[in-house]
Amino acid sequence: MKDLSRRQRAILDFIEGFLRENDYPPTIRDIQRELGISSTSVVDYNLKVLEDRALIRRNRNISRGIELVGRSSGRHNIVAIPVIGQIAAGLPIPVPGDLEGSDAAETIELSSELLPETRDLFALRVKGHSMVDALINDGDIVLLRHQETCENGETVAVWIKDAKETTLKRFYHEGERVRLQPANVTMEPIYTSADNVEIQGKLVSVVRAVV
Amino acid sequence: MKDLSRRQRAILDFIEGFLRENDYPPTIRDIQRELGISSTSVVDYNLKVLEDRALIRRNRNISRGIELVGRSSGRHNIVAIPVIGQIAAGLPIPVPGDLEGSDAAETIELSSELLPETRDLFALRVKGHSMVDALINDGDIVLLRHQETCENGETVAVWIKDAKETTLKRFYHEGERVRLQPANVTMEPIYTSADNVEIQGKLVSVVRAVV
DNA sequence: TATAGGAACGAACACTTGTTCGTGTCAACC
DNA sequence: GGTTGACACGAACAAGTGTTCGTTCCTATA
Repeated sequence: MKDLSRRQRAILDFIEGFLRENDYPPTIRDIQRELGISSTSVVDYNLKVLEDRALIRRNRNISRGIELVGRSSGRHNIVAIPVIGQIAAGLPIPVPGDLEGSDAAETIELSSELLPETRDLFALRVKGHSMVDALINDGDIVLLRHQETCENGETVAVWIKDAKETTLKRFYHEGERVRLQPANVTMEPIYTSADNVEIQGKLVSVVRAVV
Repeated sequence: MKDLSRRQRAILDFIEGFLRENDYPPTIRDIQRELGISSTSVVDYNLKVLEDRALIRRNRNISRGIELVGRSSGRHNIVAIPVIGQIAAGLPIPVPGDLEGSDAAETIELSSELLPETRDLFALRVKGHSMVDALINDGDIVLLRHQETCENGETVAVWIKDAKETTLKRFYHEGERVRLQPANVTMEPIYTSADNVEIQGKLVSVVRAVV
């Protein structure tokens, strides 16, 4: 493929910069003015070249119809996950449905490739050291997938009704009762009846900022 | 503040969706057509209300001059960090300058709020369990900030020349030699001469997908 | 009942912006 | 020298698009 002329490269750069500044694309005359070109048809000519090279896309018959290819409409594959509270801090977690549209005070955003699943996710800030043997420490953010059942041995956030608190533990069904096993050898497991617990979600990911 | 009318909310939603699809904002007539409004002036009227409420910004006298406030020009505060290799696998890490513009095979993207620092970052995939005591496990991704010196006690990725491998350890200057201290007290530190090591970067964050 | 103001209407108007067309320059090539 | 193709020019045109204005409908309130 032949190289772009200096003018074509300048146009491409300008469009890119303009889009960064303005949230809407430039007009042909914007480009003309910026680059000191004497005619709009020259801009049109060069835009046609750029379009042939598949570097931009043009929507005919509409104003400001220039799009840069590659940066497909802004966000990559970013998922925004609401941080809806702390865990091991005592408050029940609102069910995700409640907060779909809500402007959670805080959200974290990361590539969907890092996640096995992108739906029904929410995040909690970890308080305390009860999961330190599961490589989860105080201050970490855990990402959870909302679900109400789980397999034995999965790490889940559990709402314990009589204690009125949420905690992150490995979960084991043991007949009538359940065992909630901390991932910290210095801590004892919690035994309680199956109907005293409510599974809130399953651990999906951990994010830690090292201070 | 009074609530938005149904129509105003619909307009806002439409603009948002349009922007997601198209990379350029809708015209007044796009909105009119979509919502089945009989006059452009009605749209204008409601856009004025939205502008007063500071929910959108309008650039007068230019086509498609509607901007949504809040989502300042596309990407939020996402930083893209190249994943440039594995750690504890033996290969030296190319200096970040080398790959600024390169299309690294893989990048991870996350909110800058999760990071104390957003410049000079790179990421490595952790191989093996040697850092399990620093709450870092096989398969985790560690985010590092490129730097060639460090304070005593900081966790850094170190290239050990004679062993030809990179490892993640706490770093202590001790006169002529350096001490590389694993996080686990039961593991012995590595002592070596200061000129046998090259600091690659300092640990900034850890991201783990739980399988 | 009378009045005021929010919301909507329809149409005309004027500015913005993409498109087209005839022309000109210049270097490469037969 | 003549031809061709890439690139540029300028001007006029047509379509896209924001703005304005007089009017109507409706509800709340005095």
